[in-house]
Amino acid sequence: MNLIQTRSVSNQVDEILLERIRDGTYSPGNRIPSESELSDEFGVSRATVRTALAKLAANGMIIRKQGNGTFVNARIKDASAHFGNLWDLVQLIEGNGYKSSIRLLSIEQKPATEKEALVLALEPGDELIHFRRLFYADQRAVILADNAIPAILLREPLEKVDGGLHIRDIFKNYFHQKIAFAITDIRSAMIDADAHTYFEGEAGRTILQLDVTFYGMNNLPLAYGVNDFDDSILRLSLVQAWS
Amino acid sequence: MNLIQTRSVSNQVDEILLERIRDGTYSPGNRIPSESELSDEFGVSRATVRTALAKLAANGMIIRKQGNGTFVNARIKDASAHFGNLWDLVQLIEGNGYKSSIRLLSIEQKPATEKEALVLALEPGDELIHFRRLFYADQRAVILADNAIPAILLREPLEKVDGGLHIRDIFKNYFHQKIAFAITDIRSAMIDADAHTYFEGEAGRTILQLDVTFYGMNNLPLAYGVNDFDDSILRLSLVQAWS
DNA sequence: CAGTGGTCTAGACCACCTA
DNA sequence: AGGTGGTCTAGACCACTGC
Repeated sequence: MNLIQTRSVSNQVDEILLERIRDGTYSPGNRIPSESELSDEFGVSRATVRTALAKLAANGMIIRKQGNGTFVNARIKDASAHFGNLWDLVQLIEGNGYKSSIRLLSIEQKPATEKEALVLALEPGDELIHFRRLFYADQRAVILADNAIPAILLREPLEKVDGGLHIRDIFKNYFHQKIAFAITDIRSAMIDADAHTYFEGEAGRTILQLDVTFYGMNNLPLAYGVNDFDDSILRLSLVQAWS
Repeated sequence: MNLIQTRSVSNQVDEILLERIRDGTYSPGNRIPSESELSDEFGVSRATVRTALAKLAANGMIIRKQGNGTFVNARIKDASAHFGNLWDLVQLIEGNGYKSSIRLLSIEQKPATEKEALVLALEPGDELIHFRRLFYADQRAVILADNAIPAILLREPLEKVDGGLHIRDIFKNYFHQKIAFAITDIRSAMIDADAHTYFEGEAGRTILQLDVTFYGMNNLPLAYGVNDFDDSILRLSLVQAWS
């Protein structure tokens, strides 16, 4: 378990700029100081400032115009997520303007189904640990999440596991693994009986289903998650910066 | 109309590396040459090589391990899209292993509905040009796309417009506008009568609906598109690099 | 310990936009 | 013409990994 390491300078610059956009110091549609001015102000090189600005631009927070300047995106509030935080469900809920909370439904150990074994490169019957969680937007259930992790990867006693954590931290703390990338299938589906016991609303409606497979640094699958997403309440809207 | 400009050096490096990954020179799961070796080989600075590698890493093509090396992602073929090309429908179809083709259904001028006027910041009744197109995967219709653009933005005769182009090029060539960013809503829906006349399969099934709003450099909306997406045929699966 | 990727600097030149 | 962002260089030091 590592200590928190000091953030990089460009990350700190990024956070300061983000804060200024949020608090209105840099206001929507208006120009922010030039790269040279920012590098002077912070006492860092222009390259470092550019690293920070590139991250903000990738997330759609700012718009850069060669020969003219850098401007705050005035429409960013129309979106609930961007491509950097798509699978941070808490941020997704709060981006929709709700207060988020999580209820841990269960942590269970079960043998893998055939599909799970296929996805996770295991034999059917190998033991999996399932984290079933319910995400709320202002007291209203909106996402039903089921994440399955091979029991063989567990490095700490199952009792110690805090199911309320972000999946990244669950892996770091209890499995001593680092996630390298994730592949997600986005599908439409009819709401099933299981989700319907938790979600409000009529029975026959459609939902989004986000199937996520997490992979480690060695290209091997670490976890498989199925997320039922009530898109009648929660908008999944993404900002994409244009190349 | 600008001439094609010479690509940047880092872009050329990026393309060479991508080509080597595709043709197997750098094979899945294996290590590629270090940054210093690449900068020596191409005769460019290490920073330039890093720019190219950063793009490949963001798209999930490679995995970088500090203190160890850079490796080709062995699972990339499981995904049909990444966060850089999500709205390139042609690439999405081909990423699923199909041959893609586009049929232009109609180009029509119509007054804006109330919803369209709201999204595009117009008055209801203002004239819109609708491009209705059908995307095929191996002769099978999979995406029904309807893009609406305010007629007032058109700078060339409507007859000249080639509806088969990418939306980016339609804007550049006929509207003299540059897209700065896009906001997309992903929703589930029942297949409607209109889409069902084009898509094969049963009537009662669900589809994905991708509602895209394109914005210009001045933060004003340029176009609004509704894409009905047959996810029973076409998988929408994304690679996401982990931070 | 040697080699890798991660960060940062100081400076240069270019392409582009506005005036 | 002057200022902006876009690209590139040559060099430095650091953090991390595997041997």
